[in-house]
Amino acid sequence: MLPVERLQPCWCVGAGCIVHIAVLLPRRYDRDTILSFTPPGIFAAIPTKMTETLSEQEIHRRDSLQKIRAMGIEPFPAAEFPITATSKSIAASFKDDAPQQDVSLAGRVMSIRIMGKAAFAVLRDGEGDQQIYISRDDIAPGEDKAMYNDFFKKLLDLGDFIGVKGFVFRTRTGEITVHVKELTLLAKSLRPLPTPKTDEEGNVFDAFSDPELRYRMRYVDLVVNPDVKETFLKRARIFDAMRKSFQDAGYIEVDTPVLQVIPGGAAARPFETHHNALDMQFYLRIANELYLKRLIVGGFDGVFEFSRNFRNEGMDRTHNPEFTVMELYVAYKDYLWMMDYIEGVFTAVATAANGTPTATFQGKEIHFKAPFKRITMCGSIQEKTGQNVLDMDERALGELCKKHGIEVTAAMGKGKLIDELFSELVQPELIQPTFVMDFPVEMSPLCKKHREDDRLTERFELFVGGFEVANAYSELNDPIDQRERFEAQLKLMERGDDEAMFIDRDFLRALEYGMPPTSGIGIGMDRLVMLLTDNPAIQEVLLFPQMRPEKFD
RNA sequence: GAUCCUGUAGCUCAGCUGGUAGAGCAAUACACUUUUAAUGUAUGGGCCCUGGGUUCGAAUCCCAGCGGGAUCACCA
Repeated sequence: MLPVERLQPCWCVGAGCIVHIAVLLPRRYDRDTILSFTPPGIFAAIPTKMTETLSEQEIHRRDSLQKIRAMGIEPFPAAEFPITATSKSIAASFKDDAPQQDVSLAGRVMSIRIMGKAAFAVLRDGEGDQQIYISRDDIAPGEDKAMYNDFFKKLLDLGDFIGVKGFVFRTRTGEITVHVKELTLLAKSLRPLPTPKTDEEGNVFDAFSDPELRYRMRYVDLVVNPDVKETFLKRARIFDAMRKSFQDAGYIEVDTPVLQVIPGGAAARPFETHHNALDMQFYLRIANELYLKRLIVGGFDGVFEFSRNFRNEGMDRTHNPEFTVMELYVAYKDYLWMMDYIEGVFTAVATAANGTPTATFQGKEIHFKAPFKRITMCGSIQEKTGQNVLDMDERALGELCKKHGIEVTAAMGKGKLIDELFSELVQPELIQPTFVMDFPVEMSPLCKKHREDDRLTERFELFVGGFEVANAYSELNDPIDQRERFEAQLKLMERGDDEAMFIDRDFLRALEYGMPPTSGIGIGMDRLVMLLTDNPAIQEVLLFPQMRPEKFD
């Protein structure tokens, strides 16, 4: 940036609007030169007054852009660039004793090392990096050496997209390299990329590491940090593997409403929105459970949905306002069947992500190989406290909580108190995949009562790495029982629990038509991706995590 | 919502008890036809987050605000 005294206002008329551009000008550029860098069409799309300050490097790149045009080279050509090879395919197919292999590939220039009349550069394509070798007399074969001396050496910048044609060889230092015979500019980059470097020992220098900048400008993060790209490739593989498991089992993928009149299926605070034509309030879904069960009523035997859910709650490294849960419902099954089934799915998904069912998370090895350990909720608390919480009343439970340093409020019912004990005493130790079974009835209003003890429900949660990854039920299909459970939730709401569930009358009506016994499960996909990619923050596994709006003033 | 930490060049960071800015990489110029954190020489680049205060003097100390990070609470 340049000192304020050199700030010069310029006016530029775009299509139907006037735009004020304040450009920081170094002395060697006059006003007309600056305007020549910035085609009016760019600003025509911007309806309001804006102020733009350009750094020295950005001004230089705009200058280079003009010079490239002056040479008769189009910096943003329209034509397809035919590609016959990628960084990956070249590495896989190169043989030292084979004849020269002609290739055509394209990518972004990540580094350039010029040594007089020859140069090396690194091209980054969708699959990785490829070193290329450029010699003056190859790309500028005649008398006119401008293509090398001016275009390549001076006007090409790090970050530009180019396409090259040439042949593959191995350099003296042993690196497989493309000897370039023809070089085409495919797109100019007007901003300098961060330039992290890695030495021989793998130490990274000048890493682009500020989380705020990385999340806000994920496009830059993905370009310069290959690990980040790998995380999202794994995320895609995880989703693909899970979807394939369900498809192979014959289950049907469905879409259900995001805009709901009654936000049901979970205990959470919803986002509110407004429908203008109907002039009424809608909520963004907090879960899709009640809709998928309606589909089981309707005769599907197995349905699933990767559901983007929205919850108007805190944001931190394990919570984003929108997140993805996969929910699966299968008719004629129970939660015991679901445990057997889903642990196999987890093994397959973990293997698809990492090539092995063992993942490393924050220094701990986690084994996703089925079968997983199974414990009961009350049994695990009894192991820690010596007390059977099931036989205790609310008052005694409150005392037990206080004894273990848990704050107790009037809004907490029996189920909540037991949940607090579990979260505090047992959950942190559940590193290896563990099914926790048989939750108290008070905390599971959509779940069938246990076949042997009606104080419990047929519910399990899967814990991995110390946090909950999945939650499953033998689904409650008795409409009378369901109505009573909803009414109990209403009482909790009156006590001040602002996350208690609303009564969904249409859902009750659906159950009254009859729902077969069904087992359902919800899997927190973002958390699963965190575990399988060794990322401790949800922001690292969401391409565009929610952030406060950026100020461009 | 509470507490602590933090904001300096395109990137990563120094900058001491106050004396108006430094390094490496990136950029610019020159040299160099198999380098790889290429190398050598030279050069340019800073509203030190914003606003107020203390002071002869503030990147530095104080207050407020705005970003950001971590921990906690709620939650998945």
